[in-house]
Amino acid sequence: MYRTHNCGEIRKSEIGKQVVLSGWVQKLRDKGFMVWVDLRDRYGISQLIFDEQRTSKGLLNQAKSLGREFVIQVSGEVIERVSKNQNIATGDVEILVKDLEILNSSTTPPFTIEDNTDGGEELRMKYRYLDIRREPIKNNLILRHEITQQVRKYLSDNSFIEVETPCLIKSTPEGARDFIVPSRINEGEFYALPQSPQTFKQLLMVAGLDKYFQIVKCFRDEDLRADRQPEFTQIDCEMAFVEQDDILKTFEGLIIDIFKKIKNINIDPFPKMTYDQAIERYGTDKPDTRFGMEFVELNDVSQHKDFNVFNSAELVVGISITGGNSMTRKEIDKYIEWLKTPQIGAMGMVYIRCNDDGVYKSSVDKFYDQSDLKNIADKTNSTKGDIIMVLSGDKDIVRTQLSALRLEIAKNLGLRNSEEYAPLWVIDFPLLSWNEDEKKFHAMHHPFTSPKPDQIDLLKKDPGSVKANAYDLVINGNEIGGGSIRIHNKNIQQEMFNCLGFTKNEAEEQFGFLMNAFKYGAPPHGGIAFGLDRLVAILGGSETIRDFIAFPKNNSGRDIMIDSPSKISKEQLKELKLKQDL
RNA sequence: GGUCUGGUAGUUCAGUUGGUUAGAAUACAUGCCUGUCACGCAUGGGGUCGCGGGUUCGAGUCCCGUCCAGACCGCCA
Repeated sequence: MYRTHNCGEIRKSEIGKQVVLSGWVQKLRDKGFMVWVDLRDRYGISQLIFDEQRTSKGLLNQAKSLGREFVIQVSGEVIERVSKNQNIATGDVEILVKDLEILNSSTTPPFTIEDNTDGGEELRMKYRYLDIRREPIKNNLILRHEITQQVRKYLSDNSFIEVETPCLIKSTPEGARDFIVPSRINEGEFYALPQSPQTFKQLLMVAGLDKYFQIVKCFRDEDLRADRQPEFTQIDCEMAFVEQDDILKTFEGLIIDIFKKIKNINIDPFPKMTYDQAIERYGTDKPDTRFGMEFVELNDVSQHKDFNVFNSAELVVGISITGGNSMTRKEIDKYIEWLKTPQIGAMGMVYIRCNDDGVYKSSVDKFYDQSDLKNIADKTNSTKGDIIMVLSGDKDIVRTQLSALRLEIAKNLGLRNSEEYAPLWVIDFPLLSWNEDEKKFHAMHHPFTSPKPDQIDLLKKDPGSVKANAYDLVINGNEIGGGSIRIHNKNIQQEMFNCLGFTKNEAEEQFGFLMNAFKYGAPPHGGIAFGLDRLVAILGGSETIRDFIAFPKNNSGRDIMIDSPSKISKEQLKELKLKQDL
């Protein structure tokens, strides 16, 4: 028997017992006359003791020969420590070792297996199996497990059933790039890996399964980010005979349940904000509402003077930073410089200080007198000690820039507290967005999203203005989930394909199976999908999903541990009828 | 496709205006240490300064190219 207990469970109650433990050598403290070994397993650390008086010479020397990360098995007696360690759960006791067996030695690991490791990101990824031995990463994976368990329980308790859908499916031109898999049996033809099980879950609704979910891998061949991996996991859900509010209620319940059960945090019902409101108030469709600094449009109080930058701008918009007047000139200049980087692309920034003596001091004093500045301050609800930052320009661009500035300032002021959670629903997304390059509409969500019922007629007259029955769940400025009520009417679906520029034949070829299914009594239905990786990361207090995935890909989509992707042999290529050179 | 930042000991980093033998911490090895737990002390080994080219009497340092990593923009229905 390798063990009678694990390393994390030995307590005072075990004193006097003979135990067998197995694990990894975390640390060796050799005082000469006495050697302590921290033995680690998944559950914790137990201290082993060897000493001159109670341990044989041979065993003491054997203990001294151990190295970091050796796998050992020991048997001995649990004894009370002479000096206790309050910092760990097993700190009152130690194991007086009678017998030690080295199950496997280890070369010195390339980085320290400790909470604050000396290892950099790349090294940790290359030796991910060592990284996972570390407490923080291990706990992240345990957190992920607990969340998926709770998701399954909640949904199952609410009559959802989990159904698996295929991974080898059909490539479609809409949306993200597909990962492509060649078919050997069907020469010259290819499968695609699913970007989401979208059409399958709709077919399951046609099939009458009514409430479906799946915790499922999805694949998108696009560039990566800290919160984007080429393969990622969704909590994919669909319900029949529902309206938007039914879905929001059900899944708001899921998220609240997870916060309660996993983090013991009570979350209030989620506020709802329309897409248009989110853009106007925060300049983004995924606002971080943990803090204020809402946008205030200032055209009417700024466009009556000789300041041409503002006068010629489509939109003049500012944010007021409470207590922000304590910023130094240097700090402000740094923000201006940051705004001018190519990433943000602003031409400049106007600021107005609200001094404690009631005087306003701005970077445009040449054009605006005190009463003009007071008007702006009043409009932004600014008082003594605040600072107002104002950008101007084309409205879409300037909102994006100010949104980035708002987040940057909040980050620097410590307002983006990872222990605080501000979820909200963003609703009434546009159905379509115009792509200027391709001179055609793209589906903002996907082509199966239903227009709001009262706007179906608009689809022919003014497609760009149609609002969709679509919604996103946003938490702390992150898009955690999104979904929609789907089109279940064959004719409306056909109309939608028209708007997207599909010919009847193309629509038939790509999505004929779905259109065909809709002939046979498709129920009204809708659904939502949550990004599990992001959800877990948020609950773990991070916005980087990599540390919540056991074996993630790097910035360039590579797995540097197994070194993939990689070339394949000529034989494989030949068998697949693929040519290597271009 | 693009922008920015970085690449120096096993690891994390410092390295001034281009100038002698490239440093620190940590890890590792050896020894000492009568209760350690970030143990302590002493000694020691450890470097293709990512790679290639250029400028120079002289390059870790400056220039060009390239590779790798990270963050971001485009992209991500």
